[in-house]
Amino acid sequence: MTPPAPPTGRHRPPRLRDVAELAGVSIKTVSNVVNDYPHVKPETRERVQAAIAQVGYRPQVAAQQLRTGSSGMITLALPSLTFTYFSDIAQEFIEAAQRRRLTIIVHTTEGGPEAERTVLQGFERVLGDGVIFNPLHLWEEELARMDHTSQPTVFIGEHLPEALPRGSDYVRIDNEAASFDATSHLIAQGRTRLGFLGAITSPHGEQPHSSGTLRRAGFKRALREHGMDPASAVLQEVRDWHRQDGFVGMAALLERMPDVDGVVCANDDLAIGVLARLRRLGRRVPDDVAVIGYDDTPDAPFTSPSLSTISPDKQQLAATVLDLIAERIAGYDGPPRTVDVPYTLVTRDSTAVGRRAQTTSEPTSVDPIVSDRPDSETTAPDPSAVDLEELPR
Amino acid sequence: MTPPAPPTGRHRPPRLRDVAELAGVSIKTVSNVVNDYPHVKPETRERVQAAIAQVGYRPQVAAQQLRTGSSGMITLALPSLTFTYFSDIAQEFIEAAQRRRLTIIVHTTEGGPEAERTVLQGFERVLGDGVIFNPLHLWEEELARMDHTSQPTVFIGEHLPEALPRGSDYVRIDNEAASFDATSHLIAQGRTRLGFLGAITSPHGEQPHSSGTLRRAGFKRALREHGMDPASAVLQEVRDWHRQDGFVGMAALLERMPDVDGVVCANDDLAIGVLARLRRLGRRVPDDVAVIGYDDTPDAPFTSPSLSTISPDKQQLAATVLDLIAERIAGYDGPPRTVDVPYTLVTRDSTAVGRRAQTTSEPTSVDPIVSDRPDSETTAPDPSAVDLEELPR
DNA sequence: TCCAAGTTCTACAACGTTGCAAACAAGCCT
DNA sequence: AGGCTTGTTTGCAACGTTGTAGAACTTGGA
Repeated sequence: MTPPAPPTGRHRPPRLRDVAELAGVSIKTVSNVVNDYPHVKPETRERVQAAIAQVGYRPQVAAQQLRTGSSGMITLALPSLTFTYFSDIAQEFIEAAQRRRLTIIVHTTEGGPEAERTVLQGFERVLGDGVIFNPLHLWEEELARMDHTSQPTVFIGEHLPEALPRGSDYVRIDNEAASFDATSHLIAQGRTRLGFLGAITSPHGEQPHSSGTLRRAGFKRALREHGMDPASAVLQEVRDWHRQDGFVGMAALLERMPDVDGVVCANDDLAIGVLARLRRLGRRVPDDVAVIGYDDTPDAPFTSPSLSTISPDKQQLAATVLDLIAERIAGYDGPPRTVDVPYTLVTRDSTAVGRRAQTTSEPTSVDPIVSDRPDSETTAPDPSAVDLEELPR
Repeated sequence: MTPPAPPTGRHRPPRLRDVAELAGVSIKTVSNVVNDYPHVKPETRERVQAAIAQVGYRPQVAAQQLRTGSSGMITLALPSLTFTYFSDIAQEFIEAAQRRRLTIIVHTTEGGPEAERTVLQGFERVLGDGVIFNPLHLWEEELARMDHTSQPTVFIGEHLPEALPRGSDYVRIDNEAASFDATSHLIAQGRTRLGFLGAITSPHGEQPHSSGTLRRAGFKRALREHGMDPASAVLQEVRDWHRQDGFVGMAALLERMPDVDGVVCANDDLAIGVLARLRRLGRRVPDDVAVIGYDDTPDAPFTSPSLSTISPDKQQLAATVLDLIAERIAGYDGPPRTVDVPYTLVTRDSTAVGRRAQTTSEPTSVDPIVSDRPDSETTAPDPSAVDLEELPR
């Protein structure tokens, strides 16, 4: 009887058995030491620990997962890390997970709806303990049709159905309210000829884009509630969410509304493209046109001029999501829960009022208007408005 | 005798056994179908496939890994996704891995050397089949001291020792040569008062920063080889690699060399900070000062003016790295290999010559100088210099 | 001295999968 | 018909880990 050949050329990592033999105890005792089981004689524990160190033992997740049913791995499925917003989100999740001794598997769904369906179906293999999923193209009805998820799932993003599938939760930023705030800010600064620039139809063409729709709705509501005619504003649709789309879309918007004096962009990348277009045309920001973005990417303080934007609390988003999914993994099987995380409105130069355009503009400290909720405006420090002479971080 | 309780409240995913019972065959036959073993009667195969679809069977990676010793998971350890360069890299790896049906676990080492040591020691648990590791703070000697890695490893980045640990390979961009090219480009454009801006000492303070040192060396060599005195140039050290550091560092550089007319930045983020500083001071780019970066982040075409930079071929980097690590995982145990991947010099407005400063500048098509190697300058299309009216991607 | 009540340690089985070897079936040749 | 080859299917064992149950040891009180 030949033992099965080792799968690869390199030698296998040490096992509990190797430690046990070296320490002269049973495998289970080593396991007990590794798992901090209390009833181990201090002397034995020490001897085992020495053996562990000597052979360099590390537990094998695969075997633990097989035995216990959980691996400490969670899949994070995002559209693409090439959007600064998502790479920021990913970083927050990875850090938050590391703090909880969890491991994040990053999966991207650039392929569109098909790739997103794969996520929902649990991929082709059973891998981690759960999924954190930010769908972009899946439409409400498709999600609503599912009666349960294939594994513990927390959705992030927007425009999900009222009734989530069993086994899932939902953490979101109130996009409509945030966009309402952004628009109201422009109006408060005296802007009257407003445009909205965003992607409504998904680039994959199947359905309206969730966040885009909500942000546009907030824009329109702000106009209405401030006594302006929503029909007087220009809603400029763009194809996707990248800088290029903002650059191109702004040209189109200007054609329809040459005297626009305020633009609400559906994200910062679009706003950056908008700024580039305005610069090319010699329009001054904020003097001639005010521009506001959404996401507060690391670029925002460094655009020219620095960009006012909506800043979602990504850290709290990550923390909340991990809490929820941890509960699901631990066995909670109650009804879907929906949690809102806060955002703030960060005002920088691109929406300032009564300023001459400067040949230059730069990251500066401003007193940001911060609002957790549409109706509760307060002031708080803006983490991004550091004094740059102070060598931050 | 009670069977061990299921680990969580939710019911377990279907197993081979469930499929086998439904199809009326043995577990092994189902396994054979799943793994495309050829000697299965078409009729049986069909029946089994129907059963698989019916119960929604998906193989459990944990059990496969335990049995076969490999999981198809690879850890990617990067400093932080908040640097655009690294999030781009991560995206490339994730996509390339998905194409090969591999799974990427992203780990970040923001903590500095300590976190990087953890990576080398293989983390606390045996998880995937290998590691792709971009160290930032670990110094040469520490790596040189290791005689073998704890698992198949491919290093990316720079300044690794000549003699890598057994079991590892190394894929790099020739930073010194690239920086030489960037500097030569400025010189060719007629710039004579040059400055270099980069982080040399690691922010964690222990050792010289690898890439920074190499890029500075290329800068100095370019001066020498073009008959300029390296001592006449200003080497401005900055603390870290972020936009802020460029913003602050440029002020310091100007104090030491007020009439600087060309700045080589160690990465694009620094260059963006430099541009912001110059804008603030009313210096025109490129008329008064030319600025060149390194990385070709997605920001580069959208800065003001658009930024010339070194563009590493990230896609090929990812492909090469995955090839190497796949060989290691498959059992290759030969000596460490080092592979260079190409880069190109992308020229945009920030280093143009004989142009009046425009009130605006924007992403434009230029004829890029592209060089794979210092001595082989050729012309090729610049993927980032798309015609933005064409609604790219 | 013996037993009860800890405390510490161990044997066994099972998690889901696949490599191996062998069993079985079918077709073909002598 | 018997044996040989080829094609198809199966049983068994093992990967490394942990929960359960119980064995072995220690302590202390009667």
